[in-house]
Amino acid sequence: MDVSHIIDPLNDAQRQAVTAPAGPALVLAGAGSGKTRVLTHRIGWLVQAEGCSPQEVLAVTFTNKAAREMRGRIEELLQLPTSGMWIGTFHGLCHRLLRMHFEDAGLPQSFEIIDSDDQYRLIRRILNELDLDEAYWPPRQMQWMINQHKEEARRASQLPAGEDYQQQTLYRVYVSYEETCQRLGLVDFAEILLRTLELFRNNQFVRETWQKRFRHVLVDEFQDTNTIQYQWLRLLTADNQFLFAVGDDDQSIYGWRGAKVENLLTFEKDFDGAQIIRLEQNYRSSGHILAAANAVIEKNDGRMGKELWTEAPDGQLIRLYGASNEIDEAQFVVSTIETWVQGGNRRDDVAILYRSNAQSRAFEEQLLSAGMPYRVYGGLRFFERAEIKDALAYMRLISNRESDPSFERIVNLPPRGIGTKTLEQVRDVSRSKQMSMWQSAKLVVSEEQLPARAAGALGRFIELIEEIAVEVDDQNLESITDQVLQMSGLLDHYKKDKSEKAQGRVENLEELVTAANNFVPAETDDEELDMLSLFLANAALEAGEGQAAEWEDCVQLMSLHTAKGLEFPLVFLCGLEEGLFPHQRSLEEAGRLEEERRLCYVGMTRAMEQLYLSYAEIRRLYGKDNYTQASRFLSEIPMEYIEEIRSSNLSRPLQRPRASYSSNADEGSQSRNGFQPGTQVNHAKFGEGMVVMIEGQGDHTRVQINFSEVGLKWILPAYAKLELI
DNA sequence: TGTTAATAAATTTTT
DNA sequence: TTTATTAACA
Repeated sequence: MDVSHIIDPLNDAQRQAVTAPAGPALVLAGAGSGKTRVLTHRIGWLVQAEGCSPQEVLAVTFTNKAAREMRGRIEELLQLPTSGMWIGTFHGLCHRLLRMHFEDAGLPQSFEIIDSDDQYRLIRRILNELDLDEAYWPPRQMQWMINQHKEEARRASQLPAGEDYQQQTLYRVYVSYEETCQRLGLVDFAEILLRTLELFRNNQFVRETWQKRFRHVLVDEFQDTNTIQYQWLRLLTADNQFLFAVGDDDQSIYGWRGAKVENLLTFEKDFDGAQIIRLEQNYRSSGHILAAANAVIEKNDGRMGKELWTEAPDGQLIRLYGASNEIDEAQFVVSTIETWVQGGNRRDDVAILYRSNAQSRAFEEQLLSAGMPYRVYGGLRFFERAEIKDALAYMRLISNRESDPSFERIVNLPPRGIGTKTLEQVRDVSRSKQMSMWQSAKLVVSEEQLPARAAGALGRFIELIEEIAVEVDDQNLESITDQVLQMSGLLDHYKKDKSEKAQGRVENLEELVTAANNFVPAETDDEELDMLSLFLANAALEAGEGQAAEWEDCVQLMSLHTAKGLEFPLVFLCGLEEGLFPHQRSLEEAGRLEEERRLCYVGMTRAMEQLYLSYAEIRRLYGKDNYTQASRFLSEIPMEYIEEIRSSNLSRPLQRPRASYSSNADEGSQSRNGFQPGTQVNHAKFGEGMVVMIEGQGDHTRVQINFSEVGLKWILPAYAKLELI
């Protein structure tokens, strides 16, 4: 077969990767080096040159978007449908396996996927049941720790024997959480993966079946795999080791979520005779931008080593803007975009990137007053919105009466006079009799253990659900959704409310009917399940950016994390200040600074033609003005790539922070007796404050501090004890 | 039981 | 500053 269309468009390194002999291969694909192309062409090569059957290929990604894109591109390349191929996210594929092997995995057939919001609610309920005070045991933290363990494939039973009370309590909560999930047939995101891993570990037949089935396994964004995912991949490929992994250690920015770059670093060791192929030619950014990004990432230790190059011209210099404050910063960015648009360019091609979402506010205000359309990414997605989850809870309860999370969510929504006391009783029965909330509620009503009012309300709720279920039986998904919204009273509930928020909710609910109407189960879905169940499972696994309306030509605002994988001709990387980027909380933990630096690298390499960097000397955060110091990352970019722009509305001359261009700032605070502008200190008499300015050396050092209580003061640290916070 | 005022907390988020 | 959650009230 002629495979020229597969290999001709590739450069040497790409071709080497695509045509690599069967066996373990690791492709280190730098930013903009054609990573997706290599993956899709590799699959094309396997099918059309190596004669693989599409059935034998499994390709796994992290996001639904990436999976969809890969599928589309393969179809385009091969001019063949890809229905036989297993292409999907880790969670999607594992979910499919669990549905097929639910019994072997120890799950009920109707197991339900809960998202992190459901998980949070459940953990709060458990803390409550265990009589643990939420003030001492913050549910968020408990949730985080449980997930942390799960991501390391550690069950509660495998937790290190806890000496201290903290450990023991976490253990109790984790055990109870596991029991509850098992009893209710609930599966959280990490559980989807962990169950599948355990299924493969413990069940030889299942393991071998799938090992034989998938001759070739391909993984995207390999640097983002966590412990479970890696172990599963190793099991899946154990007999032939045909794992084709593509990733970039320099773009590992999800370590805080359990992703292990180590998986990439030890690939060679774990997979015998692994081929390592580097894709270093960048097709995205102009020369100066790439050189600057390279210079920054070079400061990291323990890299696999890779230096991007480009044939593109040097292009423009990177512009650095020192703003007086965040408003000035935003004004500068917006007026620069206005010039860009006046030059006949698209707003779509512009991205404003920042470290934390809160920074978007200042930009939004300026964009709004300039009348420039924009879109902010991040925040709640469609299926994560409260009102949508409410509606889905009704649908879920109708599909499965035993779904406790759904019951809890909507039993009193809209308000129908079922309060905490009533619910407490139902929960008690549920706990003692090991029954679902639904069963318990029925029991409580029939045994007349409640005051008449409450009993009536609860009874009416039970009837309502039954009524909807009867009404909706045999109907299609769209009318089920519609009926649920009407009969539950949810829609009326929000319609009555005239506030702007409620208006939006009504619109979202109406949108849900449309989404139900447009829903088409993937060909890969289980035929056993009815449409409603498929729809509900899909809603949990794909929170849905998908059905978002077409957007007009508008400026894109997003966090650096969100920007990974995207590219824009014009990029603004904003808020380059110590404490913000790198973020304060990442300075406190070892290893996190390097991840911040990778984040910076990711941000810079998003830019194709022009890159603007900016920082503000004063930034208002949480309602307080803070003096800032320019980010150390700025000092890591060689001056030759930078052109500095001075603020026109700066009342005083631009004060460039001292450490800005000295390269010693690596571990931060050793310079001047440990003080730097921005350092938080505690003074015995004046309380807490922030260092604003430092003068002199050694014992003569004077430090100006802005105390939150008494304002600006000069302090001589040699005499007055200052405690660093 | 449902609404309102006080109070604490506040990166990043593919599923 | 904004947001979420809780405690106190009508």
